[in-house]
Amino acid sequence: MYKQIDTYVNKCVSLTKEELEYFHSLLQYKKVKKKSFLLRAGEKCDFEAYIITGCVRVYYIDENGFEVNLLFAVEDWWVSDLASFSQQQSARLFIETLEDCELLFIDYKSKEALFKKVPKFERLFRLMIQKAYETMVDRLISNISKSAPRRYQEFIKKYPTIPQRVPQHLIAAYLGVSPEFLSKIRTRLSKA
Amino acid sequence: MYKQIDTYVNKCVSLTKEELEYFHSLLQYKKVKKKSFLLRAGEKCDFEAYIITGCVRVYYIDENGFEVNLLFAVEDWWVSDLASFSQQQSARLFIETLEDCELLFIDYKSKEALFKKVPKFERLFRLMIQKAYETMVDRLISNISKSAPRRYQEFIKKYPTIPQRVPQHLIAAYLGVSPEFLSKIRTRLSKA
DNA sequence: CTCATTTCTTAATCTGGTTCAATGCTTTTA
DNA sequence: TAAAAGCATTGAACCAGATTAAGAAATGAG
Repeated sequence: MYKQIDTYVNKCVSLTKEELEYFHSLLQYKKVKKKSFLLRAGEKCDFEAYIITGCVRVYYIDENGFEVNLLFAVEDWWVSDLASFSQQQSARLFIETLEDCELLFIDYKSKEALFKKVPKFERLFRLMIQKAYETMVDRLISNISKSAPRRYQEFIKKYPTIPQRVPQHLIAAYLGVSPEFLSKIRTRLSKA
Repeated sequence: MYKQIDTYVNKCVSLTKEELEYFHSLLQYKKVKKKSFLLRAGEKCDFEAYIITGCVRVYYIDENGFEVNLLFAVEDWWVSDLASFSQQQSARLFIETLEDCELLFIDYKSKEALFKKVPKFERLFRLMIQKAYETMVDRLISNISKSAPRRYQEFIKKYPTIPQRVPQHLIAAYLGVSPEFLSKIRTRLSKA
């Protein structure tokens, strides 16, 4: 059950058996059915969740009622509304399972306790968020300076497994185009 | 000279006099003239720089040769190409002063030494990047789901001092619109 | 197996924003 | 203090992508 997350953690920091066991003791295991919400905007987000199996999307509903997908997360990723989690304020994001999932949750208090007891985890989470930040920068650049067909091609190159697991209109809502246009892009590309 | 950065640091973590002095010993003070490059794409970025006074822009040149501004940084901000800095690889970003600046630099080795000797700084930098991440998420959402006039209005609301310090076409390249269109937006808004 | 729902496609029309080109206005620089 | 360079504005033509509408295909629940 913890084998996968241990491998993940081990890539960044090296831990003793005791530290690892303490870490495990703070995690809560849950199975969650497809199409469930881990979080809705307005609630307080008191978790970061590590995905053992399954697929999840994190999205935002804009002022016109459109969904914007921020992230498709699969095995070995973390999901949360970090702004809500870390400042203990109400969430702006929705987190919804797209498949049946197995997850490990850690709550705010436990995370702080973990940092206090094993400061190496502070480093782990710093590196995690640093990577997320860089991904976000790439995506902003991509959105500002590349055409939709380009963005789609880069998406399937970067996340080749996602299109098989996630409906196309959700990918459109990730790329920031209408589902109709994504459909056009695909037929265009398949002809060329 | 260190008063400002100490105030900054103190907002997140509390340090003893010795820790603070050690921190200072790792910083390098520099004055830099307007229109200088702190970093060019292709170089290795071996610094994070804290701005005491002045204004800096961080930008990217896309495949069509267009500049995309990622950040205008002023007093009390940090700038770096984090991907380059933390993975010691060559930079994709340019960092250019827009005004004469006073800066404090820290290099990679010093930062790692600092983390080792005073782990509290790991927390500080985690919180810093977490904030930068959230800002980036906001900007992506904004870019995907809001019109250019909207984005401009939010920009001047969020950074009211920037338009007085930075030429308009650079703001256009931050918002992701052409300078001509930003000009049109402005005349439209001033009439309404 | 069947009806309902969700998903995907195609086509016509419309619009926000780009591109190109011309003009006047400020800053630099020599 | 002039000449040059950079900056902002305006208008016309154009295009990427949105919107609307309708039907086809796939998936799922009873």
